[in-house]
Amino acid sequence: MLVARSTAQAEDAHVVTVIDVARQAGVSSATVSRVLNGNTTVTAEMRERVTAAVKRLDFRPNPMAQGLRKGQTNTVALLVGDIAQTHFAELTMQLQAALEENGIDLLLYNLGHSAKRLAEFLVRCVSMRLRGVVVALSDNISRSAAPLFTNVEESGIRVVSIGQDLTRFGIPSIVHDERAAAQRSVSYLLAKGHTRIAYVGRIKGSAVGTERFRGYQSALVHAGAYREDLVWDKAFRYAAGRDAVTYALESGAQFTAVQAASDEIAMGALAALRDHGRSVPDDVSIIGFGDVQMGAYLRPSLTTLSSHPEMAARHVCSILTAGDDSAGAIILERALIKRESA
Amino acid sequence: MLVARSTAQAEDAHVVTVIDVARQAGVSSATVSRVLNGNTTVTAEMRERVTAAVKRLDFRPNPMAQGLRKGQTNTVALLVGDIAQTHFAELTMQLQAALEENGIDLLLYNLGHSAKRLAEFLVRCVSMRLRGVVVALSDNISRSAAPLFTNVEESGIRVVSIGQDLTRFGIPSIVHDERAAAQRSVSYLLAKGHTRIAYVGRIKGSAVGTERFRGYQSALVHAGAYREDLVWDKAFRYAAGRDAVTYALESGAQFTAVQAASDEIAMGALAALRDHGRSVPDDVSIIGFGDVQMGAYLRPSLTTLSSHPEMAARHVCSILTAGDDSAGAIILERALIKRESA
DNA sequence: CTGAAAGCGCTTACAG
DNA sequence: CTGAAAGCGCTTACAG
Repeated sequence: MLVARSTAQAEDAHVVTVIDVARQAGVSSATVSRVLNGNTTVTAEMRERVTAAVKRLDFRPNPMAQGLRKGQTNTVALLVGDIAQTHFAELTMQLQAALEENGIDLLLYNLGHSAKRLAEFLVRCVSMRLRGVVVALSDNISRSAAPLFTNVEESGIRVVSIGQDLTRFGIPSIVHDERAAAQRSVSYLLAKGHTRIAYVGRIKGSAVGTERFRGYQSALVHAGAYREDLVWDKAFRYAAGRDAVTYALESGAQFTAVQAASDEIAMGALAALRDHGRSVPDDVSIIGFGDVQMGAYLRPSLTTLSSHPEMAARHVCSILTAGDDSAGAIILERALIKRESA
Repeated sequence: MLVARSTAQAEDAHVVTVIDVARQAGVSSATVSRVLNGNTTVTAEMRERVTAAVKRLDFRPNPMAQGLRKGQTNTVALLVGDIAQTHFAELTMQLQAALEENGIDLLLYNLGHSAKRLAEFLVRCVSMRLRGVVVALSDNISRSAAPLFTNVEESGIRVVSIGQDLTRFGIPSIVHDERAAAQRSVSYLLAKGHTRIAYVGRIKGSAVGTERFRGYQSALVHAGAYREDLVWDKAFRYAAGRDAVTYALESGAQFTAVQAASDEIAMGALAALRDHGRSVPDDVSIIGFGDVQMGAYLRPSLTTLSSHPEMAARHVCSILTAGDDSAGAIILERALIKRESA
């Protein structure tokens, strides 16, 4: 029994091009291109013939050829601080989904908080003819990056920031109101009678973190309860919370509440408190930042400030796709999510 | 006072091409291309002149033009199950880093466990002329995807799987030995005297999860302690652990240990146990899977099975870059990391 | 060893 | 409204 092997595409993997489609439809490749690009100046009949041929041949235009000719790709680069951190991962997920809905591909660059890599990418990306670059960085960005951003934008690549306000560079930014959020949670703590409220996880190099800290600080200064010695700078992520609180506890610091700069830091702080026999929230109340999923499953569950990555991603996406080129800031509010820890 | 505005590139943003470099160096564009591509048949002098011109003009080749001409880009697509899950995020981070070292860009597609989207991408990607696609999926992959994979590979795109064994599709795979890992941890529990060991978070649609479950199962069957009623299928991520354990507890199930299908599930289980006044590990021992950072900061800290994303990423990267086209499996072992929870 | 020319697969002025 | 031709920016046979 003989069975025909399906060699057709296997043999040569002949890729079908506009030329093939044109031949099949009996038109020129220009016409094919026109219907592909939704150009209106095409007869209904031509359109139909082309559409049919495209379908029959299962034609898919080569994005590189398109990009080269049009001078622009359909891909956006995401520069992210640290994708291993949950909130960045969630943001990445949402952005990818939103872009995909618009037929845009996502190139991912995990910058790992390196200013050098940011600079390098900024010069490199112009030759890539990207559709846009979205910057999701919490780190301070030096004024010296300004010409790099300008250069990118002048090359026709749209830049959008998410998470950090970069409007001073002329970059439209979608941000949370970190300061108001921190004030909100500190006020809550104050209202509950706390007067010794520590801040754990201030990171000098973090622009976003600094905003949060300022909100904390101003709320406490306003209440006459700000104390420099209750502000702890330490390391990174979970370990930051654990180490700072451990150190504070062991050096006899007095405090009844802690505002953490992130949920991860809060989790680390919780562990340290627990390790030292302090009960949360009975001995110490604790509030996180960002409402990462995990917080709801901690015990005690974590009071925190909400986050809106999906909404942020939608905004980014519409700025990228719309002709809108205002360089303003869109500000999202963080709500206080009350759970057991405070 | 007049200040010259730096209009030079602002005006036209004239992009420099090989032609410009060739002119500057006094050679042909072919020669420029040759030195750029490390072609050896070039005089030292030519090479120097070109290099100098490249430097002076700060020339960067247009990747689209290169890709179009060479018939291959320098980018790899990562198809990931759910980047919001920490272990996928860590894997993504490691892979991006490893690829970047090799000058390869990473396109990210978060599949969200959709077989349909996998299929769609697999047909779409051949026109993209990718350098490769890496599949990081825990979901079962239907046999019907075989021709799609074949088609991709025949188009010259290299496919590599990470996390799931896809060698049956002829795809080289870097995997952890899930079965042995689960056996290892169950044996540990058995050795400690547990006889009623539950499994929480079996997900029927997960190929990787099934491997883990089988390891658990065979270890228990071997010990004569396997009980169908102690295997709980439920939902997803944290909630899976919490809901399954809550249900078990409330329906009076008897067990003294639980093996979770992931650290997240373990965390959810921990919360449920806590909510029901059970102490871990005194009343119930619990072991996670994957050693996500968070586990070390839980209280009690989480006993779990290790994971090796960096190593896996390196392997993927070398398969992608090397000419090596064996389609075998590379197997990584998971070690039992003993912490407080078991 | 080097250059002139062709061509990757599209799209877009330019004619008609 | 449609087609022939040029060209996006590279690389690679092909001559010499």
